[in-house]
Amino acid sequence: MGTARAKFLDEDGCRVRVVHLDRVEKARREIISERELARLSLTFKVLGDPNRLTIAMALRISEMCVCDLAAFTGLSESAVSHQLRRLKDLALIKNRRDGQVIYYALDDEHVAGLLEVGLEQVRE
Amino acid sequence: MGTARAKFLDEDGCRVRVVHLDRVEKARREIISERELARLSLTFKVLGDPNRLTIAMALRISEMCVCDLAAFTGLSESAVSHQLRRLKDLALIKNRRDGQVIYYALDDEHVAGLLEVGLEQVRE
DNA sequence: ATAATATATGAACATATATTCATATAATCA
DNA sequence: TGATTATATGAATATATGTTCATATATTAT
Repeated sequence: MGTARAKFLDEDGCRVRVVHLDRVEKARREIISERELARLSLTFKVLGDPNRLTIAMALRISEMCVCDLAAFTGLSESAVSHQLRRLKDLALIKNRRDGQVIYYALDDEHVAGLLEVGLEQVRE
Repeated sequence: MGTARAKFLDEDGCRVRVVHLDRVEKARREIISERELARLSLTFKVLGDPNRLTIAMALRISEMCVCDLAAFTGLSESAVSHQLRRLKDLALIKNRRDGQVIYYALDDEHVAGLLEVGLEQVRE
């Protein structure tokens, strides 16, 4: 039971082969919303670039400005600025201006927590 | 103090402008290893694709085979198989064979935890 | 005002990557 | 054994993406 292939119509009206229709339907009921999934994948994607992750890791240690981060990463200041924007678009970092200098920091403890849990996973 | 721009040589011997040399050097001392950073960014990157994340989220709910995941995601079985390999390369998922069917599941609780913490971040 | 400094941004290019298609492998069934 | 089913994989293509370069904006100093 459950292991025999069945034919059924999926949500787009296409005929699709399935072994475990019960599992697929359970997953359909329990999956997170399309919107949350898009946002979450974007969050992971943004942290998935080595240079952006290096920037995030640096900000975990200390608030920094663009040229600090450029010196730290070895990237150009322009490249850092572009990457900071992507981190900011997803609210992973925040900034404050002090005169000409703009200081960047992790947005909140959730972000630091995500990096921390990621590190645990990588360290096994 | 610390706010005046200074010239200094970075690790590659290039002259780089820096405002907060102290912060850059502190970050250099406290940053995680190159190897861990590479592994972590790869982990985030792999979860950063909407289709792979959908697969991971489905596996959080139930063990599934390739054609189940194809039906669930709307991707071809080939595309799912390619994506499963990427998830497996990073030890985010594991599999077991039962006859012709290969069942995929999240590798361990660390992975589920990472997805959970990511969701919290996205939900604010 | 003018110059200098810090950061941001648009376009372009070079690289990375996800899917498709064809084919290969592996297991079961007749 | 030969046929069928489930999954894997290599090559190719189309798209996405990160950096560079040139330029724009914003703040401070002279």
